[in-house]
Amino acid sequence: MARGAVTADRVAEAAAELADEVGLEGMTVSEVARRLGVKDANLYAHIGNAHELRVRVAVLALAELADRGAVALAGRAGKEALVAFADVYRDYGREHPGRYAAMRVELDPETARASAGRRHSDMMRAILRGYALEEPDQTDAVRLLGSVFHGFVSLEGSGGFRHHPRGADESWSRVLDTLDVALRAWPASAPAGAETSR
Amino acid sequence: MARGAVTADRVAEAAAELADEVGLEGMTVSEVARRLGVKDANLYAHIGNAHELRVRVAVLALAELADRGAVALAGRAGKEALVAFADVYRDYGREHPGRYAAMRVELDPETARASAGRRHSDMMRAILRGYALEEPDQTDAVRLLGSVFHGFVSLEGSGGFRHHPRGADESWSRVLDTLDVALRAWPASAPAGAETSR
DNA sequence: TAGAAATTCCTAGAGGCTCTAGGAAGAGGG
DNA sequence: CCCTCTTCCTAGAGCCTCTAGGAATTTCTA
Repeated sequence: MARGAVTADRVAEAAAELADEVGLEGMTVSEVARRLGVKDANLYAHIGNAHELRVRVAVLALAELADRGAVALAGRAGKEALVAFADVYRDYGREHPGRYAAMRVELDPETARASAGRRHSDMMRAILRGYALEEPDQTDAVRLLGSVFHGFVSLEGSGGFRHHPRGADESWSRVLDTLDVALRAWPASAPAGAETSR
Repeated sequence: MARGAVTADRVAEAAAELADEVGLEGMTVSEVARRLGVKDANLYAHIGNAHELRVRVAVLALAELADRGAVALAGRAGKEALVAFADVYRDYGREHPGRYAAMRVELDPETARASAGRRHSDMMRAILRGYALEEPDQTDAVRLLGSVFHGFVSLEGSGGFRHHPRGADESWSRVLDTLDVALRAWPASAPAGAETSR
């Protein structure tokens, strides 16, 4: 039981591992306590409550993923950077489904600011330096990247691509190709005089 | 208490409403029973278990969304169809966050086949008739559409766009513009002799 | 070095959720 | 009128969350 074995960080780490094994739904404070060889009541001294534990896993995952992204981006530019970064996202989602799911819990502004969320968008902006985009198009493009990455990983993870023989790897590759040409051919701000949609 | 007031469909409907109000996490069998004025034990005679209730909500949502999509697509083609359909997705996600989240639960193949999931991909393929795409590009494009729609709605829903002043509506509009040009300029199958990524 | 303070861990227990088992009470058919 | 089916109930076990209060151990401090 080793007194002092339980810290907030260690709890979050154990929770993240558990979440990856059994899914974010199955990640309970009780089970984390069990794995740490400690009574569940004790964990509430380190983490506020069950939701806060999920938030901690989210923060942890955000940071891990940002670290991997930074490595992938180092020394790369243009499409190469885009693909490397995208692959990091997808690989992380498949390797760590629980952590990945946790990243989608809503963070309060305070926590969000302290998290690695900003690093994520900064890295996407860095990728976009390979494509000539001014604000606000750059922000829109960041959101497009985020949507495609997250959407694909999420759909793939929930089995959405299993109903068709086409391999997910191939689709992913083509999606990134398309994203590359789309960013290069980013449409002009006010197309043809009128609102485009809505 | 009106004997016979509880059927599997009515339970799913009440569950969907509850999920929209309190989130999919907060949607419990107990609370649904409470709202139907019935003891929770009773509901287990209609639905197998809590997970099955979520599945029922997912199936319900898939069907509702497919219906709306069909309406949006009627009489439209090309980019107009793309935008109308995409808006249906986003609006549904904002109107019915609980139902929308439920759609991402993993369905067993049996349930998936019986669900409206197929209608969704068929409709996306219909949209793609406005763009010249053969298989397997068409499948890849369907997955791109799904990823962008779901990714954007999901990120917006979890507050991912609130850290920047740029309005989500504007970004959405530009994202769809970009998607339109991307589909039009869909890159050739084997670009420049070698593998593109991975 | 002994006492005080802080920290870590515990037991106990309330209250909620899931789900099973078994029983009562209407509703329709013979 | 009785039989059966269905709907609904109570009881209760097991797990989870979270609070309260107490014991043990480490660390500060005089």
